[in-house]
Amino acid sequence: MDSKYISIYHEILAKIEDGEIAAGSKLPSETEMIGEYGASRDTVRKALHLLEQNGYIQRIQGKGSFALDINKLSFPVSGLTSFKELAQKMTEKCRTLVKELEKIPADEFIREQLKLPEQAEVWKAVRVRQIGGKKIILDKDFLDARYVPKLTQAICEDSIYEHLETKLGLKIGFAQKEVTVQQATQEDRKYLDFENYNMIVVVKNYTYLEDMTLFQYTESRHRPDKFKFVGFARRN
Amino acid sequence: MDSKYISIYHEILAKIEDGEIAAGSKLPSETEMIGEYGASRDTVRKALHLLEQNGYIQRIQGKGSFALDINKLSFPVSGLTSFKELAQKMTEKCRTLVKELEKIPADEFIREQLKLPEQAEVWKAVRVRQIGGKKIILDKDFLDARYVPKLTQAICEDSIYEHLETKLGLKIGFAQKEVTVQQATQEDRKYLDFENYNMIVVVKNYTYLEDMTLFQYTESRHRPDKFKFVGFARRN
DNA sequence: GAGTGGTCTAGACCACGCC
DNA sequence: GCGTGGTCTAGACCACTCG
Repeated sequence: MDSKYISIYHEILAKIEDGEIAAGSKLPSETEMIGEYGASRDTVRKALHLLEQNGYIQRIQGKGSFALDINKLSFPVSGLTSFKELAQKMTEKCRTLVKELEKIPADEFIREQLKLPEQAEVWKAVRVRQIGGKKIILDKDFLDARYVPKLTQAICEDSIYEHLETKLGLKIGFAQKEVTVQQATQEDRKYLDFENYNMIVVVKNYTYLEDMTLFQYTESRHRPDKFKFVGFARRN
Repeated sequence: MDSKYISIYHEILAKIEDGEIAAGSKLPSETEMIGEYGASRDTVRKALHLLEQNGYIQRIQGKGSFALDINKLSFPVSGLTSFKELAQKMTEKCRTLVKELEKIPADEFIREQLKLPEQAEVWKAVRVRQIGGKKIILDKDFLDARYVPKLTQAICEDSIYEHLETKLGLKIGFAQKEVTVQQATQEDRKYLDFENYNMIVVVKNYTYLEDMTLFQYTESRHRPDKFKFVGFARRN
């Protein structure tokens, strides 16, 4: 039940991804699309604007809209994508190993991250992501138990996000992320195939609901040689 | 000579940054803003939509628009900001040291990065960014000489971007970025205050003009302990 | 039911690129 | 001059929240 401009967005995006509209080639003009999709100019423009924001097309006044080279995917810190959604696009085999899963009283560090009062409870999940047979990423999740009353091993092996959105009906709004490089800990070495590296890439993630409630803190710890972030940016 | 909705965007943004609209508090409704700014609803909505995209406000259907906590700045890989613009917002003292500056024939690596033909020429600039007295970042810039005929030491010490935009009238459209962690090289150790780290954070940047011409490749090499990237992401 | 944001439409005029 | 995208307007209806 997408809105009209979202449908048009997906239709055009599919044509770009399938190569029906080649990279660098010109898209139909707005006037043509009005007829093609039976929509008003504003509706067509909303779809095109979305494509531009997401780095799929470039619009040039007086000339037209042109398809850009699609970003070959990597780890998109820029977006808000779950590991499961990512894994589905990857060719290599991925597995998720649940190492810890329990509901615990939030310690001081977690209370600070999630801005929780004393005696608040959180679900803690520690998971190892295995890619191509190697244990590469250590995910530590902390979820406010007021919003997520129950987690199971099966949910953690599949996708926490999917469970939150489809089963619990939570609406995820946005996330703040922070990437740093730190000294690896004993825990990193214990859970990951770490080889001889002494540093680790830490992606901290604060997830908010649509109503601006902070409900999840995640630390995603990546082996440095396997970390790669690809982004797209527009001027101003 | 900004458009109306950009002006409204800046006006509201200023109120949020000044704290006139506190984090978490409600903004005036669209209907009120129509009167306040003397604009149509659509124009007001364009401004609000921009604020939402950039992580300054959250809009909730049926309730209103609310100011978010402003991201304390760090190194924004997500945006397209020059070091000079960044430095102006920082409290610590910054300096730029130009180590190399010359027009050279592009070698194979650079030709591949910038998709240049043989015998093409590029301007190469190697700069060290000093923050709080320490040499932290090594910037290696390569610019297509067809678009940038002349670079001087003074320009490199100030801001290459500013020169391109104001003096040469080049219109920067977008950039593709890639962040990885690699083994540090001899060059890194030579130019930076590297202490005992053996890895370095590499931010590769491909800058395109508005007409989709790729004209600049930059490698920004950061000491791992000083690297920090902060991002904002919306679901879908 | 009143107030809010979300979608869609139709029409006008402007700025830019190109021949 | 024509076709393109960029801005602005006015009005309609829908979906959601809250009292």
